[in-house]
Formats: sequence, structure tokens, C-alpha cells
Amino acid sequence: MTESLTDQRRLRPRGSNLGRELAEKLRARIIGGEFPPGARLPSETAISDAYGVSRVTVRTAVKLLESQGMVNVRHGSGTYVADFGGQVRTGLQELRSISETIQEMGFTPRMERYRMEQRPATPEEAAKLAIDDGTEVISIQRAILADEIVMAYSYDVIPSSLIPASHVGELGVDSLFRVLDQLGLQPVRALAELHAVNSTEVAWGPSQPESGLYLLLDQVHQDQRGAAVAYSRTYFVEGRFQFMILRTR
Amino acid sequence: MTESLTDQRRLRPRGSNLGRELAEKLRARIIGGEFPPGARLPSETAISDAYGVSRVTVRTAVKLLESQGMVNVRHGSGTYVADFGGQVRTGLQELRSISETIQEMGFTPRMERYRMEQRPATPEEAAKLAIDDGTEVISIQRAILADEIVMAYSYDVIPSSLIPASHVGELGVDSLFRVLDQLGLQPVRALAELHAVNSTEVAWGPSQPESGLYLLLDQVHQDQRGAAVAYSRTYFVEGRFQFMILRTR
DNA sequence: TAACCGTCAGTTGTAGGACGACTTACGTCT
DNA sequence: AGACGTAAGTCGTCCTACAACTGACGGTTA
Repeated sequence: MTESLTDQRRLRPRGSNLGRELAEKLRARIIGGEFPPGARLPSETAISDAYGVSRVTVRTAVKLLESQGMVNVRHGSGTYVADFGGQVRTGLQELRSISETIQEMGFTPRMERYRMEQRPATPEEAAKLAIDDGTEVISIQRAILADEIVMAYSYDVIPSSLIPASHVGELGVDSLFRVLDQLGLQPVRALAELHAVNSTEVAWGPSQPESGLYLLLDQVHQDQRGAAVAYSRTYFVEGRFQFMILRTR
Repeated sequence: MTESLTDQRRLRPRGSNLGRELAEKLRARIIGGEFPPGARLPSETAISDAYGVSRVTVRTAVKLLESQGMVNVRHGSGTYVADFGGQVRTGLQELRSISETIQEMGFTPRMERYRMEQRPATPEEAAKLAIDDGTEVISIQRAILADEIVMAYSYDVIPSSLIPASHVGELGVDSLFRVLDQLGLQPVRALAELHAVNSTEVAWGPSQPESGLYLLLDQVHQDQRGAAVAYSRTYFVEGRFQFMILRTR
């Protein structure tokens, strides 16, 4: 068995590398306030000295932060912390669970399960997940709350073959991402479609919003090889969740 | 056939660099179908030989494409074209004009100007643009059409001080981005907010959509220094414009 | 036969040093 | 005071080399 090898690999998060790790550290220092918006980061050579890595690695880290909109790199001048309104930092384009985002915003997230069932995939779901028509899938309907206020209604679909029976129970309780992570199925990207929806058939349970106006995030989550691991439709109640997109060149 | 990028340095547009240029060329080849989804790109050394640039430059280009979700890089294996369901669609997070996006999708874009005026900024606009209350701004209301069908209604606001009188005339006709580009005001990032809107007061003119359901993209465009150069609200008619977001780790 | 396990070539990740291109500040000259 | 040249600092690109990883091939073993 090669179990010991995989365990060692876990010490360094799977799929990460020095560049990503350094980017995460720098990001933490920026968020921590050490480098306020507009401030200049140390030079690349200074950073490479401080962290004991090569300047190549520093550059990949900085480039990553730049692509996330955290910093602006100016040739000949330096690298500067981007100035967003002071508070916003997580954009929609970064892949993370909604629960975590709610938590980072200072609220208490909670999941409420409405229905969970195993059934054949509908043609649309099969197309999105690139599986055969009628393959068994697990369907989960949940509400996502922040401080007991409904933020969104989610409809998730996962092929049953990906979830061993021992983990099915966690699906309705824990975050979808966390369960997938435990199974070694880290989605690294998601192809999302956006729609405005006005319907009374989305919400369920108590404290339904009055307007019926939602922002629909229709997502296919993929692993590193491009294989679809989950299909989720999340209906965000308009006005309750601030959606930020960072558009970069 | 090797082409050297460094030879034509004088022709290079401002603010670009070799890495970005190479990324653009590779992107064109991918979109052109030379490398279909799932295909492996030539190795980094092969690309660096073919284009006459160093492997470092190739890596920055590939990293850029990776951050845009165009490719997946696998250590020890190669770089593979990401698989979006067969079609190539431009993601929302890449900053480009709507006209260009329409054109890339194979339609004919057209702008229709409804109203353009110079007036003091409203408090909300002043806040978004980080200017003093009541500063003179130019306000433009337009419709964006693809093959003569209204895709979106846009409400743009630019501080008057940025636009010399000689260029004001072009504002309603040409793309906003193109005018700003001619003035050396290249927006490199935009902080956008997303909303679902249901209103009958957005549309004007003939061929108004029946539903009144829109996806509102509320954007503040910034230059490289983080200064706000324009504030735009674009109401996309629901269902007519496919919105793609690429979420990456 | 079938599973296992090195080996090896190919590819991406990281290192170190060097120089070019650009920005900024500062001192000099007019 | 203003224009200009200079120099130091910083990012952009190049070169070479090696480490880490992947995938395929073949030999070994049960």
C-alpha cells in the first residue's frame, strides 16, 4: 500500500506549491492590515530573501495575487495593494464555499436541509455532469442562512458513484465542498452561468422572501482534469447577498 | 515558422508586455480550434523555441491563461486545454467591451444612443467615482444591440475632467472602452456588483423586452493606479446574453 | 496470466545570476 | 522657478541548471 506516501503528501496541501503557499501568506499579511490599500509591498528581491525562496517563486505568487485583483504591479515602480472600498476582499471568482464567505463577513452560517433523495439524473443534469442519461445521482435541496436569515436556496446534484455510502449522511449537514474535500475530490474550477429569476417556486419553508426575485448561479464544478464532480443551482435572494466580481485585464 | 516578439517593440500597445502578448496569441490559437478541449499544449520549451522568447515568459503566459481558466497545468505531465462544454465563451471576469464580446460570438454589435448630457454628479455617483459631490460628469444612456436585438441598456457616467471637448462627440457612438483607450485611460480592472432587477423603467425606445427582468452589472472601472475612471450600470435583458463566470482556486 | 515495481524519458516547478526597461527622486543647469 | 539629465531602485526578460513529478515501458514475481 502507498498509504504512507499519501499521508506525507497531506502535510503540504494537495495541489499546492511554493508559489501558491507564498501567495497565501502574502494575502494573509495584506488582509491582516500590515499592508493597507495603496501601500507598496517589499520588492521582489526583498521578499525572496525574507522567505528563502527564489525570485521566480515570488513572481508566481505576486502574479497570482494580481490575477485575483489583490495587488497592482507597476513596472519599474513596485507592487501596490489594490484599493477596494476598504472591506471587500473575496470576489465571486474565487472558488470557496458560501458558508465560508458568510463566516468571513462576520455572520453565523447555517444549513437547513429540506429534501435529499437518490434518483436517476434528468436529461439536463446528465448533460451538465457529462454522464449517461438516467445515472443515479444524489439530489440535495437546502437553504443557506446567515444569522437565521435565508440568503439562498440551493439545489445540488452529485453522481452517486462519487459518494461512498459512509459519507452520504454528512451531505445534508456539512458544506458540500467540505464533503468533497474529504473524498479527495477538490473542485478547482467551476463554470457558472448567471441568470435573473422571478419565481415563487424556488423558496420553501418559513420566512420566504416576499419578492421572489433571485440571482441564479448555475454551476458545474470540475476537478483538475476537467471532470464534472457536481452540478449546483443556487438561488440568491436579491438584495441579501452582495455579489462582487473583479474584472481584470 | 518562428516569429520574434521583441522585434516589433515599437508597435506594442502601452501597458502590455511579452507575457501578455504571448498569452493572447496562445489564446487565439486555442479559440481557433488548433488545440481542442482536452488537448495538450506543446511543452514550455517547445513554445519558447517557437516564439523566440524565454521559458520564463512562456510560463507567465501560461499562468495567465490558467488564471483565466483556459488551461489546466499538471506538474510533470503538461498543460491541457480546459474543457468547457464544447463552445468557447468569454468569461465575465475578463475585462473587455461588450461590443467585442458580441462580435466574438459571431453577431454584429451596434450602439444606439438615447441621451447624453453633462450635469453635476449625484451623491451616489460621486461616492462610486470617489469625486466631490456635484462635480461635473458626462452621462450617457445607450442600448447595446446584437443583430438589431437589444441585449442591454447601459447608463455610463464619466467625470468631465477626463474627457477633452474634442472627444466628447465620439462617446455616444463608439465603445466607451475605445474612447478611454485613445485618451490613455486604460481601465485594467473593474469592481462589479451583481443584482437581479425587475422593473419597467429601464428600457426605452422600440422593441422593449416584455418581462422587465434584468441582470444588473454595476461597475466601477479603475486604472492601474486604482483611480476610478468610469461608473457604469448595465442592465442585461435576462435570457439574451449568456453570462459565464469562471471560478478558480 | 496478472499484478507489482523499478527505470527512464519528458514535463513542469524552483533556483541563481545577469541584464534590459521603466519609474521616481534628486541635483544641476538655464 | 522650471526644465533637464542622471542615478538608484524595481519589475520584465533571458539563460542555465537541477529538483519534483508523471506516464509509459519492460522486467520481475506470485
